[in-house]
Amino acid sequence: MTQRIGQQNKGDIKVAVDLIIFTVSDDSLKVILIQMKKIPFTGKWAFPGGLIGDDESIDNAAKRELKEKTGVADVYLEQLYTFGDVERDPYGRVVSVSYFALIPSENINLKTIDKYFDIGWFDITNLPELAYDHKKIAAYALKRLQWKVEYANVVYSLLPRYFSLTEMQKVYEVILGRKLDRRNFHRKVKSLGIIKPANKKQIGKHRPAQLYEFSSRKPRIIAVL
Amino acid sequence: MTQRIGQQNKGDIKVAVDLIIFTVSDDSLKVILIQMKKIPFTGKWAFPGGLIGDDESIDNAAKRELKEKTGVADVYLEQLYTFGDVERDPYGRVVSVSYFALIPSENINLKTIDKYFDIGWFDITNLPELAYDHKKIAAYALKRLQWKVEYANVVYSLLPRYFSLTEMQKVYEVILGRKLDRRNFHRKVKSLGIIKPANKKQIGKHRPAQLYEFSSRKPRIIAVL
DNA sequence: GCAAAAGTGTTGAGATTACACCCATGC
DNA sequence: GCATGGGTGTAATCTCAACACTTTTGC
Repeated sequence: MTQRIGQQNKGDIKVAVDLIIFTVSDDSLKVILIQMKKIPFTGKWAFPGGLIGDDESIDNAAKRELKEKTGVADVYLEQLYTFGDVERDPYGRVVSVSYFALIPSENINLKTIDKYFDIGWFDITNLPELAYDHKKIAAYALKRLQWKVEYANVVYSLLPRYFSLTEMQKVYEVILGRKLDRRNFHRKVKSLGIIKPANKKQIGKHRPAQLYEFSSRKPRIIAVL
Repeated sequence: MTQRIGQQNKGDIKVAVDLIIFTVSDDSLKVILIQMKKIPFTGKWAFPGGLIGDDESIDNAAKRELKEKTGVADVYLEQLYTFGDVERDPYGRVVSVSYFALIPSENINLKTIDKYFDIGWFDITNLPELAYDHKKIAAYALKRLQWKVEYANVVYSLLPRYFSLTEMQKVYEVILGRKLDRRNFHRKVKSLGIIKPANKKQIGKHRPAQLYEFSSRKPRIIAVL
């Protein structure tokens, strides 16, 4: 985020990170937004972020920001794009390196900070008006995520440790915005060897589902769909 | 590139662009490197680049740098990745936004500048020792390019206006590092509709080849191979 | 007429899609 | 026993890979 910047001298270029933090819950794909106090964006929403420290790598700045806002670490985090237009921030020259993160929806406590009015989850298909060039960033992040889940196993970072195939399929459907055939989905993900059955069954009102876990919770390139 | 930076004060983060400029010629994939004068990298090679100006967008800085080194404009240029480790430049904190460009091999005059010993083309599979973290950047750029040519029509920017299918196939083979079947290649690219026959034939010692041109010389996502 | 590159079609295998019925549990 | 979601197989289509011979030109 860039709204922390004060007036700058000429020749002073700041570097910030912006975080697009995705989760899937309630059958929708959501991102975290904060509501800004700072003029001229008072009341507008934006992706969380902040300036990088002098002695901190950009990757670490992104991890720190993620930890601050959500408390989570060790989730999938990928650099998205660097936005560097001159006029993107009215307070001065700020180059923003954006990252997207995928976190499971369980146990997330959003921490409001004094600096903002509010923080919350928003459906990616129904965002409020965004500050800066963040609308462009949102579109870009969604496209990248859609591509990524088709070609890599990164959904491990959106699911709990143990999950049913139906839950996994829901995550794909919500991200891609289309329905998938259950039988084809089962066959496909089983044949890929990226998941393995756990010795657990789902409890619930109906036939209990077999639970699975990922063979490896590390990013891996693989054609999924 | 980052070697122009002088000693910095604390809190002073610089932003630079680095350019990986690809071309295909003599059946090999080549990139431009400059040979540095500045210690501690004296004699080492690096990708060309430079600091961004206060009133110039990062994209424009990349275009400017490309024009300066090669004289070309209006070629395919894509942001690659932003490298932001703290210790990547011994002269101070420099965040580098890398771009890759695809230029046709015809009519390129490399312009040596006083700042460097030399500038030249190098086979990507046989690079000299590189300064900074540029070895990592090179590997990353090659992977991205290989992926890109399979899923987009960007080779238009590596070929002359009119080209034979054999020339086009060579470009793919050199980038991907493997041979392709000529019949399958012909059928595939023709069916995609990204090229159209020109009213020209190649002149040469043997059977003249039909020449083609791209229907559109704009980037377009499409599964090519 | 021969050397060199251009052009073209078919077949088999594997992958993807479409589609419907039975099963296990809670109530 | 019924409502709800879980689990599975097959047939048709499409896509991709493998493969060899004929054509056109310059010399």
